[in-house]
Amino acid sequence: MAAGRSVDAAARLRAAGLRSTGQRRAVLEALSRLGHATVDELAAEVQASMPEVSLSTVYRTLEALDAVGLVTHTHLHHGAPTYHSVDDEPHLHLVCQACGAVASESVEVALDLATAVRRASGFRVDLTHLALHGRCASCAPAIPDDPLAPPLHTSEAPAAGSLPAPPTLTEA
Amino acid sequence: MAAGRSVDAAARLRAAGLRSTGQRRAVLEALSRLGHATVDELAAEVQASMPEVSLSTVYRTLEALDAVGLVTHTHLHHGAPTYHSVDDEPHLHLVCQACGAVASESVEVALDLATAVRRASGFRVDLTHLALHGRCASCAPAIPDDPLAPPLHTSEAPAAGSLPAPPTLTEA
DNA sequence: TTGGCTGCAAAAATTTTGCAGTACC
DNA sequence: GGTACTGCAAAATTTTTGCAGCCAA
Repeated sequence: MAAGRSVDAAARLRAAGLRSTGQRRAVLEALSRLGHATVDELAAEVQASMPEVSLSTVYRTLEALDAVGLVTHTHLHHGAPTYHSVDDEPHLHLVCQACGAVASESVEVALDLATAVRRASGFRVDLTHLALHGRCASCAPAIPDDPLAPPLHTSEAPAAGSLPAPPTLTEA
Repeated sequence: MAAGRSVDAAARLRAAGLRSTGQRRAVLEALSRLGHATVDELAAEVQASMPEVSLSTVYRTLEALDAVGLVTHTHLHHGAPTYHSVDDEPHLHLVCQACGAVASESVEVALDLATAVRRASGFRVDLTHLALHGRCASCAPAIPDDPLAPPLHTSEAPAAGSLPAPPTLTEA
């Protein structure tokens, strides 16, 4: 499923003075199999076939792979960053703030934005894994489509007392 | 400084069955004074004048204010979400992955993107506090401006050994 | 060989919760 | 007066580190 535009991981690692180890390859494969995943998910996937791989190794591996550019990460949900395989088709994420669903969208839709920002301030946007927050079609109430419209969650405030934590589905 | 388009916080809270307390007002004021801040920064700012306000209160307050739409949050850096006052001029953030600097940009530059996404999938983007990651002008090396170009941090991999954690300036 | 990498376990940092008292409506 | 909110302290999580042995190159 994920054999997009392969990159020679080993070579890239070596070029940076790092090494290509079994664990690193395992993490890379797990990620490309999963498409995108959090540290936990990734650790679980790797440990399915290599139980001794420790969580700290996954953390350190991801950090290294990220530094070398073999993976990227975005912040889809609160605390935990979500990692992506560079080997994967570049895409951006649409994160629904209401139901938590994560959908993908072609990066092309944001090409103009990148250009505009570049022109306006010289900043170069990394679109490969941009995350857009908002409301998915099914959660969007019949409100005008003004993207600047204040908080989308205004009228359905919590009943009272404990504030309901928004559901947290993470499947794409 | 930050008396943009005011919102009646008390009213909005009450409308949701919540209450307007001194602590909540303090958090709101601190946030509007700071523009945007993490939980820690906010707690510090609040505690400067109200030392007894506990960190857990800040967490719970932010959660409540967010649910009611009086504040929003984005994920500028790794773990900690950054909160924003709705009272503030809407803007998006340009986060440099190299030096960590955070700059602001007018939301207008992304209006078309919102429309395109809306059209493509029915998803309504909340642009008010979008975060774009990439390279600021001073950190962008002389590379072609292809926003799809693989990882921007490819050739300057860590010397070896411990991977240098990117600096973490958070001033806008 | 050499020095980067890994596993294990402990330490640190970050968030969340339980409760009894307090304050807002 | 009823009930949401707060502070404090403890509990639960999530990440980071120290080290001795292991393994790519």
